[in-house]
Formats: sequence, C-alpha cells, structure tokens
Amino acid sequence: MRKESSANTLNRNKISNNCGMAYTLDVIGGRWKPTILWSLLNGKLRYSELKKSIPDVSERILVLQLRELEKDGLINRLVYAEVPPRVEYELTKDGASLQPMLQIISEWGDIHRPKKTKD
Amino acid sequence: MRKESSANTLNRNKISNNCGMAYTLDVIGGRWKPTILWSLLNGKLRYSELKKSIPDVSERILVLQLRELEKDGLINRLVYAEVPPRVEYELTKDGASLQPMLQIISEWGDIHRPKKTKD
DNA sequence: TAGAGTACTGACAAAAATGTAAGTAATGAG
DNA sequence: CTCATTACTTACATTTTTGTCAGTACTCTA
Repeated sequence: MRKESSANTLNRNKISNNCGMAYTLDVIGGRWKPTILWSLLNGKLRYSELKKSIPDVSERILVLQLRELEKDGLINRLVYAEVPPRVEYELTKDGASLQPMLQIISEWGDIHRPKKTKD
Repeated sequence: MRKESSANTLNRNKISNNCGMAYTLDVIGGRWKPTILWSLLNGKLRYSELKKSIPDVSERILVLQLRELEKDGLINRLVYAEVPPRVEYELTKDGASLQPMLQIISEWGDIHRPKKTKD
C-alpha cells in the first residue's frame, strides 16, 4: 500500500533497468562512493579508518553511503563482537571487479579536467 | 559578493578538483546524460530527434542536461539560422573520447545488474 | 562512579536535482 | 489571418540528496 513512486524515481528505475550504464552510475554515483571504493581497493578498513581517510564526510552520510554500497553488493560489512565495537568494510567480489573501470574513469577525469592555474 | 557556496557544493568541488574519478562522474552523472551521450555516439542529432529518442525526459530537463554537457565541453550545439529553427547536437572530441569508457561502464552494469525474473 | 573508545542513530534543515504545465518567437503555408 | 513547426523558456512544485548536531549503547579502566 506504500506509495510506489514519483515520476522522478520511476524514471530513475526505468533507466537503470534498461541501461547498464545508468545502473552502474547509479550504484557508484553517490557523492562519497567513489572515494570510499577507492579507499577499499587496497584492502579492508575499519569504520574509523574510513572516516579518517575521508575527513570531509559527515558520519551520517558516510554511513548512508556505506549502507547503499552494501545493499548493492559492492562491499561487505564485517562486525566483530568486541568491546569497543569493531566493524570492517571490504569490497565484495563484485566491488573488486570495479577496479579496472574505476581506473579508466579516473584517468579520463585526470586528463580532461580543466587545469587549475594556481592554488 | 555572491554567496560562494554551501558545504554541499564546497564538498562537490573539492572532490572533483582532487579526484579524476569524481570529476568524470560529475560531468556524465546527470539523470539523462548517459542516454544523451549514448545517442550521440552514432552522429549528430537535432533537438527534436533527441527528444524522440528519449521520450521520458521533459523538455526542461533535456535542455538543462544539454546545456551542462555543452558547458563541460562534451557536446557542441550547432544552430542553423533557418525557419523553423534547426539545432543539432554533436559530440566534441572530448565527448567522443568517452566512448571506450562508456562502453566499459555499460558492460559492467549489464553484467552486474540484478536480473529481472519477469516483466 | 566517571570517563574513554567505537560505531553508529535520530531529528531536523538546507540545497540540489528533477518534474509539470503552460507559454514564446519567428515565419511560411493555406 | 490562422495555424503548424521548432526549439526552447518561465514559474512553480516536488523529490532526493546532502549536511548539522546532539545523543546512544556497550564495556573496560582508573
């Protein structure tokens, strides 16, 4: 009985379902997701380590983005029953399979991004 | 004297300036941009042809996305002084250079997108 | 009993992205 | 004079994303 969707969401889903490109951009397209994925390419990290390596993100958003990446099957959340708590994040197989693509996306950006003249 | 920016925009710009990946996702990341770019890979199209090939997008948004792609140097807008007006859009050199990347993004999505069971 | 440490959560607010619907300018055809 | 055609624009509304800030649960240590 829940509201199925706005035109906005309907469009998003329709495109994602019909276009691999849109689907991919959907799952890696959050503000901090590329940075998170990039950080995890070298191995798993604790929540606190992620936070330290991405100082500008607020905790709420960081958690949101991690949850979405988890839901989309790109990362695993490993909880250890310890005190104080320990939670580690790592790429799944699907997540790791992004690497070559991320590399190429990154290179295209580095080449085509307008050059800064100073600062 | 203008408002420089919200934390939101500041973060966006900071990331884009430091990370090629984020920059790329920024310029191709609008709702309809991948579809537009994809459509233009085969050659230039008139505004009305684009609209026909992307029936779900509203005119306002289509124009917005085209303007952004133009601003970011991915497409050219060719205006012919005719009546009724004729405007064609084509990829720039930079825009065309996206092709291999888009291909890879698309393939990743096609492989990893959850399969639909029906419909 | 009072912190310290970790990984969050919740209420709220602001900003950005997207969408709807109607209107515009110019001119040639009828 | 009216209508069709094309490529938009404008005013407005809604939805989604991102951000701020304070608080929580759990235990070990001092």
